[in-house]
Amino acid sequence: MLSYTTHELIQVFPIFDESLADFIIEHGESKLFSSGELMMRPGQFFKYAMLIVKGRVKLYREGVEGEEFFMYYLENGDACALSMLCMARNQSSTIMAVSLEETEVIMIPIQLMDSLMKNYPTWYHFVIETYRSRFEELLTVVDQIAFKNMDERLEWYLKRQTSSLGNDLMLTHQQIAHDLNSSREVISRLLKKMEKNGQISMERNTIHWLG
Amino acid sequence: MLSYTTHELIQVFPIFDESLADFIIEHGESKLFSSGELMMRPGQFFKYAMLIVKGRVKLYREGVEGEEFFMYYLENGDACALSMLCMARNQSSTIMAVSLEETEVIMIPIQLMDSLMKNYPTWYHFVIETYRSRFEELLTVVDQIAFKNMDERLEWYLKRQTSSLGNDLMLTHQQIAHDLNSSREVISRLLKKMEKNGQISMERNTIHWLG
DNA sequence: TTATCCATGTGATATATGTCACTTTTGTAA
DNA sequence: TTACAAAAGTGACATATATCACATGGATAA
Repeated sequence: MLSYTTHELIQVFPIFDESLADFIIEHGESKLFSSGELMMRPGQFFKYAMLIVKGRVKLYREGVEGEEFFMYYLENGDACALSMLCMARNQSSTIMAVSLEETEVIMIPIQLMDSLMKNYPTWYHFVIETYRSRFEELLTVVDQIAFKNMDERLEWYLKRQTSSLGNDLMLTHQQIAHDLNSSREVISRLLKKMEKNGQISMERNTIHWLG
Repeated sequence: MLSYTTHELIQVFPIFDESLADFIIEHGESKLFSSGELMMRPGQFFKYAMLIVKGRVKLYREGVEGEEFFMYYLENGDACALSMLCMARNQSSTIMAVSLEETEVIMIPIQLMDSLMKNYPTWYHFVIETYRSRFEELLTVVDQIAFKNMDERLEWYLKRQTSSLGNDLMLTHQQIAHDLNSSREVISRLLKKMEKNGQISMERNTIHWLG
């Protein structure tokens, strides 16, 4: 039993109708993750579908030797497609999710999915839309690494960050290098070029996007 | 109205129950694609979910400058996740699907999806499994291009091909280079190395995998 | 057989990116 | 203030891959 009102829930998830919102309020569980907490770990088995009510979650892929690769953020109104797909078990590398802020999550037990799907058409539309948007996002990620050089990828990366975090990005070059699976020196040099071109300005720990 | 029997359909799609198979036989449409035909093109809007009954379809991503990048094959018993997600619209680059053999497809009008989803639980399970497997496949593709060098990617590529096409691969070095968005010379050199290592043997137009 | 086409082989070189070693700058804590 | 740690700058070099130019070799058609 959640402490949201029907109306509050619908504001965050506009696609829900009232009966669905009520069902989720009655059967969902609430969980709070503090900033920096590991929300999904390698080899985890999902018992819940997770909906983000508030906050921000970073999803990234980890390589066998500990390399990182940023995939996308989840924000309020999003659901974790992976949790809904019940992706189980450990593979050679695996998805990690970390909260970047204090993050409020609704957890829906996986055994309720059948009944939700059957009885609430708006739930089904929500699920489809979740998959669709993540799949599309993953395709654009593939495009970038398959077809683009590091300078273009960096530019695209910064744009994505600004659309989610605003124009003043509190990021070190090292962090960016991790997210792109590159090295700090390379990123520093490319950023310097972008600064010369007037696309960004830089301070310690911060990059200002001059869109 | 399709010409399959309930039993035939269930053999190809074992997850279906009888009532679902009957529904699909009654409302589905059949289509035959000849080898090499373009099945999905840039900017296409889907009016049907597509199920592969027989044959083989190659899905690949196309870059803005005509680069190609192989993603995965669909075979009998598979469904096209993209068609089910009703992915619409043209973006900067887009998914292409080409039949590699004569391919038999069942097309289910998109407006039936709601009712299928509501009334046939095994359809819902089928859809989820389709998304899950394609999502997972796409993640392994991301891993490869994000973390691996060309020699490892080539090896992985050949293994995937053999698991789908058998140990004798009718491929030119040029085709492989396209699929990996690399160049023929690079692929030739790496293949030569693999031949020296005893992993493969080569003939004109053919590579034998010595697993 | 000869001519031609395509697949493949190969060396030289270009380029992007990664790596190493070191310096400089900046913010913060003692 | 000084001292220190983290962030950022920089040049030299290493490596993977791309590109170019051309050679070879096998299949096919005339």
